[in-house]
Amino acid sequence: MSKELAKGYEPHDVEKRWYAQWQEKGYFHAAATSDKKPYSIVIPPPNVTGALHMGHALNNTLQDILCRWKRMQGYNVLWMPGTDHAGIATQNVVERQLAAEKKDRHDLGREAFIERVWKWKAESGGQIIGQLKRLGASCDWERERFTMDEGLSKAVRTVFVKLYEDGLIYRDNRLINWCPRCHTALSDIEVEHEEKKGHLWHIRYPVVGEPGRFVVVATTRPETMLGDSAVAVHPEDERYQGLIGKKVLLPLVGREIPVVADDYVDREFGTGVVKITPAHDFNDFEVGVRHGLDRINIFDDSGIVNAAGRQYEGLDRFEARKRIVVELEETGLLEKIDDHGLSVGGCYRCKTVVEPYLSLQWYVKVAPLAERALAAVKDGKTKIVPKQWEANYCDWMENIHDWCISRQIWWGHRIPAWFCDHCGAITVGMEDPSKCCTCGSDELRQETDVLDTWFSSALWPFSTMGWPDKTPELATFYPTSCLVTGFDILFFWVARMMMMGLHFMDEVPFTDVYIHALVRDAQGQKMSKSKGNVIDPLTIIEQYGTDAFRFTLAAFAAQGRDIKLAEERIAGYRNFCNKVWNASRFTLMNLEGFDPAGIELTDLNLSQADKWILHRLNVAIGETNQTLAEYRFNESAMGLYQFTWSEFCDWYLELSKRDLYGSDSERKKTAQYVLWYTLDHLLRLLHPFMPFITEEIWQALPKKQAEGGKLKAEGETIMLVEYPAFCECRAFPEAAADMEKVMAVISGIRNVRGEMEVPPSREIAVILSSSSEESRLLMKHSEGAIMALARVADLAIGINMEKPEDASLQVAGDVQIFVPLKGMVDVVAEAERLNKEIGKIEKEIDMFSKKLENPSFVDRAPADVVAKEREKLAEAFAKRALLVGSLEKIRTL
RNA sequence: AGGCGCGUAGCUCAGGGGUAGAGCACUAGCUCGACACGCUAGGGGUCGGCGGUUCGAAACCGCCCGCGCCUACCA
Repeated sequence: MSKELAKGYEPHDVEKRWYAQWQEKGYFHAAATSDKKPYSIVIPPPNVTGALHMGHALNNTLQDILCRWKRMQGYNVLWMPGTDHAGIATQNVVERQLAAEKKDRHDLGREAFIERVWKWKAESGGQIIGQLKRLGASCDWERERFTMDEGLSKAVRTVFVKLYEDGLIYRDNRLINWCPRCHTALSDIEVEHEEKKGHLWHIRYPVVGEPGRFVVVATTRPETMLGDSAVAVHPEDERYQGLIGKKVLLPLVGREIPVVADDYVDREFGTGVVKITPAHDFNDFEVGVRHGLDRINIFDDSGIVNAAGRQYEGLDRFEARKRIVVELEETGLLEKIDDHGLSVGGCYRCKTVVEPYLSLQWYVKVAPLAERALAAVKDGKTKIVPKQWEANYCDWMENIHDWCISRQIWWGHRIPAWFCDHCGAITVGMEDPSKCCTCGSDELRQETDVLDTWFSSALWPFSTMGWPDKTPELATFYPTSCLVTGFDILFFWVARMMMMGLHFMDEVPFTDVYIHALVRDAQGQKMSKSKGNVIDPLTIIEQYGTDAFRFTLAAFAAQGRDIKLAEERIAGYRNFCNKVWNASRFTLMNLEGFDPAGIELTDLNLSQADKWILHRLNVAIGETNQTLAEYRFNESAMGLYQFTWSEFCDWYLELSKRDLYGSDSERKKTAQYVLWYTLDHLLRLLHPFMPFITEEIWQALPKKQAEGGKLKAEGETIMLVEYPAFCECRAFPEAAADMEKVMAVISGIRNVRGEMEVPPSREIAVILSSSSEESRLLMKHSEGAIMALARVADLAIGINMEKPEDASLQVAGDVQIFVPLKGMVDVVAEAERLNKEIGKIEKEIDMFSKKLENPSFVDRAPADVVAKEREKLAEAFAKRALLVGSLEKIRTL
């Protein structure tokens, strides 16, 4: 019936075998309609270019824990998987390939290039999907989606058209963040700011018509002076009153520009005079609007100075800076250079310094969308866990800017807008138009820009389920139950999904959002390839096994705290897997000929140890469910770890051995049942965390035959058996408390053994002297267990017994433990041991008495607390008296 | 500049008003019919600092120091 397990757990073969089987049998597949309650999660779609990193591993482990847990609880679980087309990132990959062939995308042309990207995707894209499978992810792979597939593209187009028709999409010519390497606009949040050391150059601008007079401006970007169209001072700045309205001569360029007054200028900063470059600085742009200044664009789309930069044309931004500084110095117009720290924005894809750049882009007017998205969180329709992120979310929603959605790349959803060459009107529609909607001309050109990748991901919770069609999946699974993600994409993704979900589905996309930590390196830095501080999850999986890795991540996933991953911890949980394995091996070895069929817990005459482990199991079950429901994964993991190792293995397995090896067949059968029952439940509890090892063991375990009518699959895999729930039928609080008293006595004897250095092989005699009949009976009842676990050959139990002179003393509750060490008692060692114990107990006495001597404590603390402290103090006094008495006797020996 | 978070054992981290916890590392002893990836016992912490609230603070509040992150802006 049961088979024997190998001596140690070998993960690799087990993982491969079970994953294939799970998938083949369709256990991951969600029914579009079902009588079961629905539970759904959409995966944060990894980039199609991506490789599994620690962040993915954590993110998907947590999702898988939730999905497996809910599935076992009987929910119809949909974990929707897929990948993101990752516009810029993917285009970069293919462009790099082309570069190696000494070509660029323009050599191929748009169509051929896109074809090439699809080819790349087919051949080497989506590798991360296979890696997620190695992690054990129980996604519904039959439903895997891609943001560029046909259905999702239709959803994108529908959304764009509707937003356009609703007046929520518009074009405007203003400054945007431009990446001169990717050649595209970026939204505000796609720019990563970094503090850098820079300089503040002070430059003299001669005042026109007043030879020898200068104003000094301070700038961090001297090259932008090529595009200056004014200098500004504060309107109330007395130093410069006479200058307002005059002109200064732009050095090197020789253009005359006005001095304007604007209260944007900070009088305290620098010289109080600012150069204004409306085409290359966000603040200057605003000043320019107020004063009707020219916007002089001095760079091309690669950040190279254009014809407007005259003699500097053709120079790169940074090259131009150097030249200009040198030439200013040579002409004596550079007054001084100060060190100055500033934050520099970089492209989040390629880290190139972004350039504020004047261009015509498409925007989403987000204010009306944000309003609902904000209210949904404030009203609790969507709950963000941990709560502290709600403030972050709300803050961002309240200060939201319009979203620049156009990107000047080729890989992505091309904006479905057509310009009429005849009348200039824009035609937007679900079908590609053949003529202009305004003048009917057929001279149409489609917009070449594509949409921001996040535009399509914003639709993910409903586009993956078939929207805009009305599908059974949407009816069953939208809104989704939970979104699990890192805070780094709270704004990029979560906020946008909220806005789109509410606008198009009229319901929030998810009821819970669980925000987990970022996995960082030892310095608390984000792991990144460029920093070279990456630990590869697949290497870890190879080395320690998937289950150990997953358990580690769960154990580390404390709320609101970043994870600094330490490899020793993974080794620790690898050992834990092995422990589970060996406990199971032991169990199976002792279930020879055992059949749980027909046996119920209630029919059995349970021992104290049986009741204790069932009680503790019940507590573990309750806590696991509770902590999972609150997304306290680390507490679930730690609780199960403690139960498994410190209770089931350390105590129950040892206690059960007497029954298993003894001659009482009823006792043996009961122990076998409880052992089987506890392990079976433990494996179920652990399965969401450690899917592979639990399945492997569970398969080897005997099963109760399914009663007629039950689904066959329920007996086929641990994945589909019921997740344990707290049950009064397993609650034995009194028996458990008794057992713990016995355990304290066993620990007391072991303490003497350990401290007196009595080798485990040496059998000893022990006398237990109780102070009450009740505890004497308890000890008597448990003498077998005490003898076995403390390795006692000869055990005497009585009330208020005399301590033999040459015996060591230990105290456990109201039981005195005498360990006669005939002839070999080392007086010095025993005295030392007793002194140590007395020291410990005196610390306690000290603490308790101080408390109780404090009248305000006695008066003001709750009565039960005071009573409890009194009891503890009395107990400690008693214990000390015994120890001191023993010490005195020893000294007289 | 504002916001958030974090300073707990040698290391990596939990915990969170009523005697300080785990893993690893450390010490001593162990082939006890699952496991040396193990067993038993043990050592190790004025919980970053200073004030406050409280009968009681590692926990709550304020300030300070150190570290990290986010947002904004800084010519």
